[in-house]
Amino acid sequence: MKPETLNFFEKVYQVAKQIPYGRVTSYGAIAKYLGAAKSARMVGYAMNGSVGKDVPAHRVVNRKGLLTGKHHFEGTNLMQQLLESEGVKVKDNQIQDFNTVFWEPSKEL
DNA sequence: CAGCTGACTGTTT
DNA sequence: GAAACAGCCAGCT
Repeated sequence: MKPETLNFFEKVYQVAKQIPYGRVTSYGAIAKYLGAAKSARMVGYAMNGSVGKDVPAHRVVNRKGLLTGKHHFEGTNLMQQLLESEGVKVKDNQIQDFNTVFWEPSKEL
């Protein structure tokens, strides 16, 4: 029995919504929290439906702190603008002080 | 019904 | 030390 698979997207949305202000997390962190550390790609894929779910996808980046998913946003630098607006320093699609702003659900929750 | 794609990560060369 | 390859799971065509 793997209920995670049923609400995989739902869980991703729930965790993403719980990301505190001025913090960011990685797909792997969320995937790991869901029990599917190998399914980090699924987390990003789930973000495809993040629009309309109140999910701050701009706070979710890859393990290197790169805004890999910015291509899925409306504009090209919209994601970076949003993060900077929250106090997260971003430089050329890469988050500065990533280790400081990194937010791990398994630890914070 | 079967195969491909994908907002990633970890290991190896 | 940096770059390249393979693995993984679930949704979509």
